[in-house]
Amino acid sequence: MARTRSEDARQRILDAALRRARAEGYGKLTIDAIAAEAGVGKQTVYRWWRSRAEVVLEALRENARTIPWDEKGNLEADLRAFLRATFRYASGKESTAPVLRGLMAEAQLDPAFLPHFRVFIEERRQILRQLLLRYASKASEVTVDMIFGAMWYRMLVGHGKLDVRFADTLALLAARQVLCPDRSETLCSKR
Amino acid sequence: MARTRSEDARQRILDAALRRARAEGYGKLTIDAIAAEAGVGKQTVYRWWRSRAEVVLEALRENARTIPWDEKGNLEADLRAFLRATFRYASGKESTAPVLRGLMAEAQLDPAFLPHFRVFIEERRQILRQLLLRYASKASEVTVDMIFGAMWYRMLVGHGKLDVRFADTLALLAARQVLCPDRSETLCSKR
Amino acid sequence: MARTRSEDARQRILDAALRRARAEGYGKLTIDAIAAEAGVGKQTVYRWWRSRAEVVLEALRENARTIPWDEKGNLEADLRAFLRATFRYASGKESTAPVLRGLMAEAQLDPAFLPHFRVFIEERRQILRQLLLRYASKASEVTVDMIFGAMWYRMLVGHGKLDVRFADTLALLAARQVLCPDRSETLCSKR
Amino acid sequence: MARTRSEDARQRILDAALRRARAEGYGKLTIDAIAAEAGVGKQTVYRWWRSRAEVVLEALRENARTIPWDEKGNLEADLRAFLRATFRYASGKESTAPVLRGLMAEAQLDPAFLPHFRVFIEERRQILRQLLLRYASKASEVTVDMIFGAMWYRMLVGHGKLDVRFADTLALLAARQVLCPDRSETLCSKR
DNA sequence: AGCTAACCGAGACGGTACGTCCCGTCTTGCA
DNA sequence: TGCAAGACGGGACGTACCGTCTCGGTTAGCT
Repeated sequence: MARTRSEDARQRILDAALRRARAEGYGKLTIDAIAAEAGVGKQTVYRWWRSRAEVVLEALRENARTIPWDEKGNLEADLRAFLRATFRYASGKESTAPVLRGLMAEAQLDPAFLPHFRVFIEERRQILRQLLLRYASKASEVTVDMIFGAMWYRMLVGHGKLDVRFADTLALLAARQVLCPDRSETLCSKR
Repeated sequence: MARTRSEDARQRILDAALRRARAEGYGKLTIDAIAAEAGVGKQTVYRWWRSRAEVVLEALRENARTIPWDEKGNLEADLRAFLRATFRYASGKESTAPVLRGLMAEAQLDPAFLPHFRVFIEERRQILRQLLLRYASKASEVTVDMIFGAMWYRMLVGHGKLDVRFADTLALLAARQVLCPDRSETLCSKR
Repeated sequence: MARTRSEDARQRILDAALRRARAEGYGKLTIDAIAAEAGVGKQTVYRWWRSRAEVVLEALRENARTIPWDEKGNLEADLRAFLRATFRYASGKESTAPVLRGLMAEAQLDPAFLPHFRVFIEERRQILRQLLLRYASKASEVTVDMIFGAMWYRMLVGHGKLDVRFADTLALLAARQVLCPDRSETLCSKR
Repeated sequence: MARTRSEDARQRILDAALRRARAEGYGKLTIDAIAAEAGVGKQTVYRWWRSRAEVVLEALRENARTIPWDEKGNLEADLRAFLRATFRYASGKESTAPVLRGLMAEAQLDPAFLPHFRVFIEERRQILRQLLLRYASKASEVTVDMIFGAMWYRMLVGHGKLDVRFADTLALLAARQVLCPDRSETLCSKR
């Protein structure tokens, strides 16, 4: 019965949010600035999103092209391709990594945002989980944690780059972990 | 010639900061509140620290008892002990995890804080690195990333607990990864 | 062309406006609230009136029963009756005074409303003017100003009540002023 | 012990408030604009005043030069002089009248402001009351209401000017009313 | 033993962003 | 096809904290 939501305003808000988050850093992003840049009243932002984090998350989702990678026929190669593509997406010239870091930060500071962020994270986990399942009878959640954990850890702490070398090493170690005979470690003694 | 720094004020500030960070969440922590709770002027906080994050980091360092763990004689067991102890520290009744999450968040939003936090992180990495070096001729940085990465990832996203089961699985997989013969994965074909 | 509903909506709007103005005070009255309470779209309010003030003014006019008073045969008595009736209207249980105060306020803040309000005021002046003309060859506009001025002044500032005593004193003084020989004051010397 | 209130900021706020109230009309005055023009944070305004009305009232008090008038030796002449001076103050080139009208309006819309405004009004009443007491054994509060009431009524409704003619007529009628023998009106019959 | 400079608690300051309220206009879909 | 419903762009509100500054009072440690 009432006027319907303006898809135009929605797009302008999402665009403005992502543009400014990339330009000035997520930390400097403000709702005021998003609304101003989108040419929108602040209320129109608050009507549909609860916080800058939710706006940016939705913008990112909208924006995120599915990352494609070639299937190579063995676990390590596939992982390598997947991680290379993923890292390229994060570190590319559109620099998504800083935005992701901002969202992860917000998820820590704003309890209301964490569940939304968790859903986003789970979507990515699912992709990796299915990749692993092609080669292992059952994928360990912990393996997923280790792969994505390593990626996020580097991205957040910044002690190492998300480059091809890291992708390849990660792929190698993860594959070795998955495919290794279960008790091989018992053969090893302390040096 | 001049009056010297008040050690008493310093302690009260650190205590107040950690107490309130634990009580109300790091996100709700403000310098005003720290100063008020410590019975201290705001200037006294700003005279010695640059931000709430630095106060809390120092408080955490002061507070952190070194985590001891028994040495078991093989990599997996040692890792298991180390991780169990670490998780117990984070998730224990003093709930340090939320504070750590807050600091990680701040490191993303405040570029000036990131280097300080990175030092803190590096200290922990060094401990784990040396543990690994007891069993492997050279420890892969990526293995460290995967272990701590998995831990932080779970802590930050909250999709799984930092419990004994997780510690044990992580230890198992990490050990397997380290000790597995290098090319074992080539034996595996796609399912 | 379905104007059938219009008159109904008009009445509901006027009723809602006056009801809420009396209930919560004119200052808290909003167009949104009027429309909601009337079960009407905001546009329907704006179609017929320019502001909340015009709605309330019209509601008041609609509502205002002509104040009757007995004619007594001399100026003071007539004034007394007129003022008693007027004050009773303003201060009565329906408490019109607060609404009148609100309209006077709006007339100060909204230049577009002032002319409308002035017409309303002039209507009341005309009644008093004609009362005076029954006893004086020509009624002084200033006398009207003094009588209604005193009333409004008390109503607005609230330093005294609009009670019977005030009505009577006002009637006495006004009558004295009107009927007094013109130069009587020259006989008086400073005390 | 703490930093003391800045007299400089206080003056800048009062000046800015009065300047803008006069320039753009009291109705268009905003706290934001006052703070901006004064070069002050909004909080500094709110720390010392509750609303724009209180700021403007204080500014007016600070600014109001005592209105002097010559004493003439009889009531009518004195009143004439007093009212002429008062009207000149209100209607003069600094146009205080619009500001006074704004304050009167605010007193109607903001219950918290009314008491403050009443004090201001009472101060003016006291001056007039004492003028009357020079010529009458006891000054009627109602006479004061009628004189100031007439002035405010004209100022607010704007149906007539606050000019010399009005001042003189008001003085004449008020004097007549005060000095007239009490029962003179009984001599008059209805026309 | 007294000076004096730096520190102390307190909190006012100029400022930014918040999230809310309401304005007056515009748009939709139902009756 | 007129109207209720309510989304829209906009502007001001009053609040919360930021990081800096000023205040009077308190100590140390050098003369």
